[in-house]
Amino acid sequence: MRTRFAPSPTGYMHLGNLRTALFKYLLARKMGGTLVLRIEDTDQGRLVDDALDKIYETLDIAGITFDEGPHMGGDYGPYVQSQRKSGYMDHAKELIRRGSAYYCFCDKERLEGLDGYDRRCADLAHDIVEKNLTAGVPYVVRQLIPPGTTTFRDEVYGEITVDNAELEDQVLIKSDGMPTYNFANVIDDHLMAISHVMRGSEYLSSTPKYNLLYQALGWDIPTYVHLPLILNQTGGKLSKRRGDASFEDLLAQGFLPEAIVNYIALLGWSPPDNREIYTLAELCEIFSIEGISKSPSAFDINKLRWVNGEYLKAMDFDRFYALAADHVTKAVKRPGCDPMTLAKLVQSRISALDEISEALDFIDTLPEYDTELFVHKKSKSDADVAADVLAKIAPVLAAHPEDLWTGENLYKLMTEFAAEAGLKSSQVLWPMRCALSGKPATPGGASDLLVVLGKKESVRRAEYALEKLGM
RNA sequence: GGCCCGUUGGUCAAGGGGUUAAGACACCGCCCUUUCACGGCGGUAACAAGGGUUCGAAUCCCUUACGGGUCACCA
Repeated sequence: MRTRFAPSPTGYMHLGNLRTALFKYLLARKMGGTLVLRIEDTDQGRLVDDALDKIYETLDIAGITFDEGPHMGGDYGPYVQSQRKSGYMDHAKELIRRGSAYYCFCDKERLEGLDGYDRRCADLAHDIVEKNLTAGVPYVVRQLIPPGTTTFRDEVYGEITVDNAELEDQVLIKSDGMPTYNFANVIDDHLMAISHVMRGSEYLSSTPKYNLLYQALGWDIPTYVHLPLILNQTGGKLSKRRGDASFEDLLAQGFLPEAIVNYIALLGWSPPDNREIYTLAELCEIFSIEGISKSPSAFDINKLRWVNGEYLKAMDFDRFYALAADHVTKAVKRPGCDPMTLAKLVQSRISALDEISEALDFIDTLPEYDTELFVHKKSKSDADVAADVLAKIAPVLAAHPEDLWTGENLYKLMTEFAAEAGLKSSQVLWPMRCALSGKPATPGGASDLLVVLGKKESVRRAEYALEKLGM
């Protein structure tokens, strides 16, 4: 079994491409086959300078590895189509000999006025063709579509039959001598002994043309596996211009590559068991064509967040800290704040690294808040309780020795204080949290915040709250 | 517009003639707890519509609607 991923270096890799590459990788690994990387650079006008590097980088980060390709060689090279140019022309000539293709000398101006190609050059007399060729008249080579119908089998979509009248005499060799994508694909897939052609379902309608070429050349038709498209949340095609995130965007937002890969594996494919979290290695084990669905699926950033959060939570702290340290130190500048403590507080509460700065934003500067914040039904707290509690506890904290300013001690101090005052501990802890952070939700509880902010700042914030409360 | 493909909760989806139509995300509620989060438990919510076939249809067939793809010297 051999399959291939064949990107063209014309821009960044979007999630749809990445998922296609991933599925090929999974299928190859599952079947013990070979995955080939081939670069399709036949459109010389659209080449983007560092696109190739981006592709390599993306695949590498995603953990998708190849067995053959331009960067590592192999028995079927070269793996860059522009370096295989002469071969395509030879095959085109063979097709012409067999009556399955023909030279076309129509120029762009003539074609523009047409609604589809009118086959004017389909049966040009030999001497006219020869004369044009020797005179150097620019030409393309077109595939001659025979009458009848074409039926092919796709592993996902089943049997599909198309009337050949629907197909056009497509160009095989462009006037610059380069093959078109469709032609180069057929030739290279055959020459590279590709057994499984896996690609997006947008190619479903051009597949009959492929088969006609295989037949005309007397070659075996590969196994087709077409994949449903990935749509954005509004049901459209994924596109960067419309603000849809690319792989690199997601990485920049603090999503983990393995989480993204895990998530997109679940888009258009479902595992045999009911789990959601899989390592790449596990996916290689259980991947199968049967699990691929026919209908398109929408990319849901919410679910990605969840998957990513699962990875973040499951990660050991050292690794989390290595990833989070930068975000933490960027978010918090307050002297005396230990980044490691902050990272610990934050690990189980975020679903992506980019949430760190918001989670910790209250530390450097207390956000403006309304005394409504002190109202908390469940703990029977409100502004009055808060005023009472804070007024009493602020001096206690102020008197608490600096060297005993630990989470454990402070927690004890507050709960004991509550017990003595005949209050629920949450009636003390809730107002404290609010006063210290100005927010209803924070990483860590009141005692964690006291430690993070330090004695001086904590007391200052408690007093500020009292002011707000009119005390 | 022609052709091709698709349509199960808001989203991802299982299920392919007989099911109380799984599960996950999100949402809501309860419990736990030091608020939120985490964790646990529970809930709301779906077979696009209409015709067939059948004892029986989400599952098979047809029609319609809707969505997508494709009709390049782009890939």
